[in-house]
Amino acid sequence: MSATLKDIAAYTGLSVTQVSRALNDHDDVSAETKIRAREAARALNYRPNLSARKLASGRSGIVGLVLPPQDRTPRDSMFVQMVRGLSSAFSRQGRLFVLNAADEGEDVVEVHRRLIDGGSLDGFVLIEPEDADPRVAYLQRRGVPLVMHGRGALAPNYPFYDIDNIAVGRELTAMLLRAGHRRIGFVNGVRSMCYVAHRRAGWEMALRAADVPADPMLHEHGQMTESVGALATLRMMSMQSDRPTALIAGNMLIAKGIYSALSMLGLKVPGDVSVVVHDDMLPGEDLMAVPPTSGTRSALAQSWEPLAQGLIGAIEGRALADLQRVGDFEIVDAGSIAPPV
Amino acid sequence: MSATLKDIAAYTGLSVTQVSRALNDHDDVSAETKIRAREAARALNYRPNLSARKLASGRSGIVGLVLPPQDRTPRDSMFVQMVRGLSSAFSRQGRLFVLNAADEGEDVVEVHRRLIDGGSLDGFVLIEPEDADPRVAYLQRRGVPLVMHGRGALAPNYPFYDIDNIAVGRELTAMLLRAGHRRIGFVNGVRSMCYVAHRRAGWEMALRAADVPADPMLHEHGQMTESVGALATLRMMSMQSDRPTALIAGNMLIAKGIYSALSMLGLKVPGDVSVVVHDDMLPGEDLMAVPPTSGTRSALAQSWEPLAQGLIGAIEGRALADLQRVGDFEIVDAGSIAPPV
DNA sequence: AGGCTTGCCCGAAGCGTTTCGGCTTGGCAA
DNA sequence: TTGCCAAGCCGAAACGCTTCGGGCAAGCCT
Repeated sequence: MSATLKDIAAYTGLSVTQVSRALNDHDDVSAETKIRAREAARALNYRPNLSARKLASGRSGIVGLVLPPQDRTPRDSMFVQMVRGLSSAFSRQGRLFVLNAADEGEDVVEVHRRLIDGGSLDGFVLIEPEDADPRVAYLQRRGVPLVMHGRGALAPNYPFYDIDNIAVGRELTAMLLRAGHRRIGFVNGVRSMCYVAHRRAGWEMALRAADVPADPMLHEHGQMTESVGALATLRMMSMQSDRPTALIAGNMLIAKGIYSALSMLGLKVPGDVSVVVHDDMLPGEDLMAVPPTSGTRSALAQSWEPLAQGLIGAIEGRALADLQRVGDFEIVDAGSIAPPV
Repeated sequence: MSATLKDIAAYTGLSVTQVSRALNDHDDVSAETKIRAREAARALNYRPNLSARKLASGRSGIVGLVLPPQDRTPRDSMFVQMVRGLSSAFSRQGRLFVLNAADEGEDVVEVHRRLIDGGSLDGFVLIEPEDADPRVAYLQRRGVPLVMHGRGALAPNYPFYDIDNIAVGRELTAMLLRAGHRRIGFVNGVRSMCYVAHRRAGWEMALRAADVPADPMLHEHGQMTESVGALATLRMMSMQSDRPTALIAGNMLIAKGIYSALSMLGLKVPGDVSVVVHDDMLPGEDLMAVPPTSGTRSALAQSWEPLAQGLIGAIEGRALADLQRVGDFEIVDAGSIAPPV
């Protein structure tokens, strides 16, 4: 068994109270005492007992994530990244990361309720924001801290970490407009996702700014898979005279589909068609046989740390403004853009 | 906040002690009292406070899994299945499932230590058994319950859930022997995995029983990926006169590689080469374009429940013999076997 | 009748931590 | 000298639960 506060108190001659305060860096403890307590803690290999702490303070140091039921395999790899990233970010902060998969047909809010009532979770990481998210409503009502990966509205009233997806859409489109393209197709994600809508809005904004009409036929919603990318490409390229001269891919899988459809049609990139992509830089995708492609890039892997920080901040009661962070993305030129033919 | 034992005691007129015993189904509580307590618990929406329970009893109801660092993407999908399966199996038993990813370069045993010292975990699910597993040694030394997915030896001294991989190897080989094959190639997994060794042993046993020499050139170790399957097939089929007339695939991905290599070589299944496979039936693989293939099959998805049961049994102190379970596999004939040419 | 068992029940202690309120001490101003 | 303040410390209660040891009654045996 590992040492307790009592052991340290005995060892240092201090009281349990003072040791607790010393180790938690309270301010009515002398500097010398703090050092003494910390050294004793290390010497005796002390680890705070999370359960006891929770019981006394109402905080357990445990945070959770509820996996939505039944997800599609193309995203499995992303989930593993996420779970790894979050779990190690939280463990660096001395917190436990609990994962709970909602069963098929089980209400997600219900799962949160169960976990809260169990009385051991300090807060939640939410993923896949919805418009008026019932999970957010529930957690806020119960006063349970949360942080969202992404956001369900431009300026929501909860902590989140996201990138500026409107800017992403605008930039991807602008890159092509600058090369002279006017018919710009966009193979986007599923419509209900907020970031998808934002990127679409960005596409429309950029087009409008260039006085180009945003043709709905040049926009496609669907799962972000290779086959959706390929099918959308085939559809758009089969349009007669007004077929696109450039394509935007929502992510690398879509890009892959676009490339294979184009090669099937005998069209060259960027000779016949220009292509840009937003790259989440998921590991594993780099081995995918996709030619270097210009566009925006923002490593999903870099979002777990700020996400964890955000939740911890929320638990510690920091102000909302500090907890809403928008990450950066890069713009890369990899030679997949040429002027339209 | 949710109700406490005290609330229920007040509500029913019983003592806190008796309510606790009633809800935990102890045996010196009258049937009527148990019912009364349970009804009150439901009426007041009582959820036991895990931290308090842990503090008092030493059990928290939280179990953990440490994800080995840096895993390869082909297995991501399996991990997601596993995490989902375990988490929902445990939550059905009223337990929390904690996931902790070991950081790159971090010692796995160290991670377990940290979690135990934190004082909140009741036990661990271990995956990827090694020969003399340091995790097992450590946990056993500290008296922390564990259950292994698979096993590191034929008859280890710890709880596990596994299938009989020797029998799998033997059966796959025997199916081909019965059809008259003598040159039987085996594209297996990575050498260090115990189940891989077991299947290889099964292959050798079946061959020996049929008086066929086990040619090491007909056995290949490697990651269970499509490309390894394809490359191994190309190597084996390039052997001169003594090239294999039948191939065993360690899993579906390998099988896929085998099929694509064979089709590249212009060889038909089962006309030119017979193929069998052990199918873990991972969801997602079913959409993989692999022709129906005979062999053994055992759904990995069915192992999470017994695994969870095993750990819970271990925590509750049941006898080792009860906790070592070997699951079944099926034998399927899908017409991918023909007599050798 | 006395003593035993059996079935049910309860009080109180204790798990390791935080926190509230109060205590001591030394220094300094009045 | 007295009084006051800040700095540093501590005892004790509390968090919600389990469990140990014991108590009380009813029924049985000798």
